[in-house]
Amino acid sequence: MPKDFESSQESYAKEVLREKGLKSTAQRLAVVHVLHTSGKSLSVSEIHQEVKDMLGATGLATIYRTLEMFEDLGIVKRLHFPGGGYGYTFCQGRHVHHMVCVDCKGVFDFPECPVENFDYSSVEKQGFRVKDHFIQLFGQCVKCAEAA
Amino acid sequence: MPKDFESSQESYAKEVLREKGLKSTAQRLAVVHVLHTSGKSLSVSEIHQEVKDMLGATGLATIYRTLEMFEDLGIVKRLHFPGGGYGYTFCQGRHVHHMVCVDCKGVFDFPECPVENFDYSSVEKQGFRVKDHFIQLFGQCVKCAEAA
DNA sequence: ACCTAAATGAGAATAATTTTCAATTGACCT
DNA sequence: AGGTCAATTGAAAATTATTCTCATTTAGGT
Repeated sequence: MPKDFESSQESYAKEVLREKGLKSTAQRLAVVHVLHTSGKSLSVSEIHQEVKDMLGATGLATIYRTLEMFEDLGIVKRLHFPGGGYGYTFCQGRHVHHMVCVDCKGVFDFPECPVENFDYSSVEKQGFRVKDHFIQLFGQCVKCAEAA
Repeated sequence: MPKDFESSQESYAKEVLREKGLKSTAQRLAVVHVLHTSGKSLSVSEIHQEVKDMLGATGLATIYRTLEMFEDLGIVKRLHFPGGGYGYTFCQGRHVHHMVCVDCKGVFDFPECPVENFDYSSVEKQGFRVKDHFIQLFGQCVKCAEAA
């Protein structure tokens, strides 16, 4: 019988790490766990705190290093908030956009891409070649709307 | 005859400030000037440097305070770059999106809104009420494409 | 079980941002 | 044009965020 149950999100991260010759450390897997179970965007220090709750003493630098690496690998995505400040959310390498509740910072996936079929001719006329895009929707989730 | 010529961007900022009972100081107008003439997104310290070039000694805190205020007033917009880091661009209260050249950080306006007529029903089904959005396109401008 | 490169932790170092407060200045009112 | 006063500024200190260094630990292949 299996010795240990792991989420598909953790397996996914392990696989990506292995492909790149990087190690699946307890700290890295804890970051994945914390992010994918939280349902909301977490700041670096929130992630640090939760990883410490799981593993005990953990260096903050490790959290920074892990998040930067995960962002490059497409495992997590960095979201920015209107007032300034940012947080991370798990995205598992998919091209997803997110709705962020401005009250609770809850993150909701938004898999259809609003600009997928958009006609860029007006900007391409200026010679600009579009290569990527960043989209975030802001609003209020049900819970926060009811609480208000 | 007019003693002093000012851009429509500066008049606009003055007007917004006056409406809110805020003062049009030399520092604030210099920030507007620097941003709207630069054609690209500028970091806080770049803005600080250019304002110092115009006015002489200027506190960095003033630049931070001004940019935060201008962002709230919709006079400027904060753009975020893929690697982390951000910059400001002038937007004169309009709802515009921007294309950012990842090489030179040049900013190009993009007045049509790609999500204007987008069907949010899939996210609204989850109870999420969309109130605002943030869109940025990344790519390469003509100059940088030719230089490459 | 060993080996080795990769990763970590702890703290120092650096960078970014905010706060404090006395001095200055812009806008309004004669 | 000058006076008044709240808003704003500059400078430095304080705080917060991020990166770096390096000795120690650890994952993953043999």
